[in-house]
Amino acid sequence: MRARKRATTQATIERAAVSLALKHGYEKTTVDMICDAGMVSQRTFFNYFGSKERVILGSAPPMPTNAATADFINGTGPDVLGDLVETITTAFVNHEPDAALLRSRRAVIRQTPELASKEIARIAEAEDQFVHMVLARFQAQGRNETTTPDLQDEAKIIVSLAVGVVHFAVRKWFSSDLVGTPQEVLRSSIQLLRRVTHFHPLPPTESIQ
Amino acid sequence: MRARKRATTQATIERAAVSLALKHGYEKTTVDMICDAGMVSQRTFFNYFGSKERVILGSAPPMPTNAATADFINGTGPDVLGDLVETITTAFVNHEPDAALLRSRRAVIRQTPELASKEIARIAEAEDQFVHMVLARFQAQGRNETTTPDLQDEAKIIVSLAVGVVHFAVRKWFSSDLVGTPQEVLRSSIQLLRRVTHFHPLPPTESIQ
DNA sequence: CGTTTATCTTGCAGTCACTGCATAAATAGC
DNA sequence: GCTATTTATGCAGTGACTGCAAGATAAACG
Repeated sequence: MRARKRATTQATIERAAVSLALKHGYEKTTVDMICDAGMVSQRTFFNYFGSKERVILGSAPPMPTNAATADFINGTGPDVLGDLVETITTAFVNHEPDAALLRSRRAVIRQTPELASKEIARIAEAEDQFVHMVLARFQAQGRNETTTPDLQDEAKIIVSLAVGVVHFAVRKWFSSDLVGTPQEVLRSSIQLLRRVTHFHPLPPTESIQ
Repeated sequence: MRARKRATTQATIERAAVSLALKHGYEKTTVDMICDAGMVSQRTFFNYFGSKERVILGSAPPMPTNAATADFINGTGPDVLGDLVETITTAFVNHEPDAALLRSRRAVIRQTPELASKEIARIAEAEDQFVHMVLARFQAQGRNETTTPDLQDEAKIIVSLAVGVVHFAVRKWFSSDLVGTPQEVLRSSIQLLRRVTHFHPLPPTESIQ
């Protein structure tokens, strides 16, 4: 019953903050204003969120679920990069249950360069974990560091690339003001990715002229 | 003669700041400490650098020179992504003339996650310009939006990928404490990139089994 | 129900980055 | 040497954020 109260106050503060930032802009919105609207003291605000940024960005870092991680690791397709992008983006998009709130968050973030870069940085923070995922998949496929000496680097670069594509997909989705499902944008992004990287799931004959 | 004085005071402040941050850590280093060591008032410090971050990161954003940009645009090779990575990374690395200072800057940045993400964000800030470069190259090669409707998206995703790889290359170079030349790291990174993306500059016969 | 105990909330004082404004110093041009 | 423009500084203030300690609230237990 205590947890319930915690959840409601948290939601109240978040809504107040996002709404105010949407109205006056992020930088013009002071923490005191948020506290007034959220009916808590400033100290309580910081107990909940720790910073003004986090109340807009959302507190939970967007990590894939355990099930999604396992699916990725056991995937046998040759397109590791595409699969990873899909896994990350799915987690990232499914992370806020309230669609209207999500839309407002995004609007604020898009109008505030500082927040936009922080969000990218947040995805990048999970890079180490993504590298582990890729290495696990390699291992599941029988590849290890004795056969490929720079396997670690290969995993790292795949993650770097994936973060780049996710960045692209998220930007594209939100630049169109959330038109279409995330899955559509994601699929077209991966298609584009394959075209750009000359990736061929099955060796095509027409590549020989 | 005025410009000379400006340059020396700027250099003095920068050295003081980096040295202090290296000794006490970035967060424990206050602006007042830097001002004392740099023999300027706090107000002057902010006139020069505008923020505590920028005195560590270096004030100039790492953009390719005009010549390098032209070289990229007129490049005819099929590997747009590799060429772009090379262009960006070269600009990024050649940007600080003082090698010792650069090394110290990097050490501080590596120890301070906040600075590390800001630096990535700074590269990403130039994304629009990179997109223009890629589009210009496409145009030089006779591709335009009538032949490929989503050419703009293709350019954007190439830039996103390139930023990812640059991120990887920079991290790798500095994680080895600047062992080897940047070019070596860059070349091996691009090689890795090609392997990961299954990119083949010339259609190889062995891709057909 | 009352008491104890853990948790939550708040106020307060203080630190630090950063800004606007006004003034003083330095230098450039004449 | 005098004036105009740039540059340096002081000062007062704002806003984010922290540590601490005391008060309010709810849980747990007898």
